[in-house]
Amino acid sequence: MPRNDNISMSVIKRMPRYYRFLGKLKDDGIIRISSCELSKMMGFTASQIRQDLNCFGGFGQQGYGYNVEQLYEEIGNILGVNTALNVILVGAGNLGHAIASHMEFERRGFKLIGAFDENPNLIGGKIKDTEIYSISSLEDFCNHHKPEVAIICVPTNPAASIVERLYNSGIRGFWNYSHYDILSVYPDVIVENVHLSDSLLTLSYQLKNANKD
Amino acid sequence: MPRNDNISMSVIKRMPRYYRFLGKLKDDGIIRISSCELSKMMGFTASQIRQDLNCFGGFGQQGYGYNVEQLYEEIGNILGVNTALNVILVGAGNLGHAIASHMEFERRGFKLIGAFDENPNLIGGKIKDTEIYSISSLEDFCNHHKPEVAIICVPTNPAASIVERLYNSGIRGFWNYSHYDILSVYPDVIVENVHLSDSLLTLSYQLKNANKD
DNA sequence: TAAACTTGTTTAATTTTTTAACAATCTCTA
DNA sequence: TAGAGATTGTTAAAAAATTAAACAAGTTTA
Repeated sequence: MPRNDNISMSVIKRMPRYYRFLGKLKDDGIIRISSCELSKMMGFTASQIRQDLNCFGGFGQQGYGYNVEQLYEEIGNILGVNTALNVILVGAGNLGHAIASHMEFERRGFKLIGAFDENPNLIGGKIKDTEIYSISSLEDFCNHHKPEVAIICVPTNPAASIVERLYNSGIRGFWNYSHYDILSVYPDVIVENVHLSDSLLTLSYQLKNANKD
Repeated sequence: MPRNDNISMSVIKRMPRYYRFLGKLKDDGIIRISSCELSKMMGFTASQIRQDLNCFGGFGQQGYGYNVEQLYEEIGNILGVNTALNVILVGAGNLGHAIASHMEFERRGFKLIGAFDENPNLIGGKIKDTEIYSISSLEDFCNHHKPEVAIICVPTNPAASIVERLYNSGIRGFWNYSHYDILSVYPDVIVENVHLSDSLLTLSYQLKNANKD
C-alpha cells in the first residue's frame, strides 16, 4: 500500500536496483541489513535509501534494520513481478532475438506470447518456445490474444507506423529499442526507451573529455 | 571549445538525443531550425535547448536559428564520434553478439578490435569482421593492442573478476550489460551501466500502477 | 529601411532531489 | 530485565536542476 501517490520517476528508477542488490544478498544467505550497510554497497546515501523505501511503506524496524527476504518480496510486489502481462516482440532480428532469449520475462512480470518479423527466413522459427509470425498478422494476433506490451526491435524507418498499428490494436506499453522516439503523441501510453546508442555516446563523451576537467 | 568546464550529467545525457534528432532532420533535408521548432519535436523547452547548447558554444545565429548540418557536426565533435577508441567485447553469447553486430561503432567513435568468450564453440568464429578469442588470452591481447574500452556481456557471476582483470590490463572505460554493478571500486574508471532488466522492471511498475494514480 | 525573428545570456522562480538531523523505538547483552 | 547501542521513519534544510521571463544584439525578409 503506497504511502505516497506521487512517487517521482527518480525513485521508481532506483527500485529495480534495490531489488537487484537485495536478490544478491538473499542468494548469499544474508538475513538482515541496515540502510547504512546497504548504502555502502550501492553507492547511495543511507538517508536516500530510507526515504525511497518509505515512499512505499515502512518495511524496516528500529534497532534492527531490514529483513532481506521480506524487503526483497515487498519490492518485487511493488515492481509487479508477480502479475504477468502478455508481451510480444516486434522485430526478431539479431537484437530482438537476443533480448527475448536473454531476458527472463517470467521472473520480471511478463510473458512472451509471440514474435513478429517481416523476414521470411525468420517467420515460422522460434525464440525459445515462442513462435515467430509474419508482421502482417499483427492485428489478427492482437485481436485474439490481447497482448498488453510490445518490445520494439525494428529499424527506425518502419518504427513509427508499426507503433501506430500496435497502438490501434490496443497495446499501451512499449519497451523501445528503435531509434524512433515514441513521444507523447499517445498520451495514454507508457514507454521505456532504451536507446543503446545514446548510452554509447554518453560513454564516448565522458571518455574523451575525462582529462579536460 | 567548451565554455563551461562543469557540465552537469543531465546536460550530457541530453546531447545524444539532440544528435539523434538533428541527424534525422539532416537526413530529411532540413537546412535550418530554431530552438522553438526543435522544442516542439523533442519535448524540451526552447529555453532549455538554448541553455544546453550554450554549455558548449554559441552555434546559432540571431534571427536565423541553427544550421542543422553544422549543429549536427558540432554535437558529433562534442560527443567524440570523430575520434575512435579501441573497444573489445567480453562475452560473445547471444546478447554480446547482437549488440556488437547491431551497433554501428564506427559512426559513434569506437572501433571493435576483438571479442572474447570461454565457449569453445564460439572461439575462432567471427562477429562481423572481428575474431572471437579465448577469454584466457585477454591479458595477452590487451598488452598487444591496448584497447581502451570493454563491453561487458558476461553473466553476473564471472563479471567481477573479469572487470578486475580488464582493469589491471589498463582498460578504463566500461559499457556494462551484466547484472554486476561496476562501482566506484575503481575511481579512475568511466562506466555506462545499461541494466536492461532494470528498464523492464521500471516499465512493469509503471504499467501495473498506471491506473492507481 | 523597418518590422519580425531568434539567439545568447542573465536573472529569478519553481520544482525536484539530496542530505542532515533527531525523536521514537527496537535489539541485544549482561 | 534494564540500559546501552543501533537504526528506523520522518521532518526540515540544503543543493541541484529545471523552467520561465526578459532583453540587447544581430539577422532575415519583405
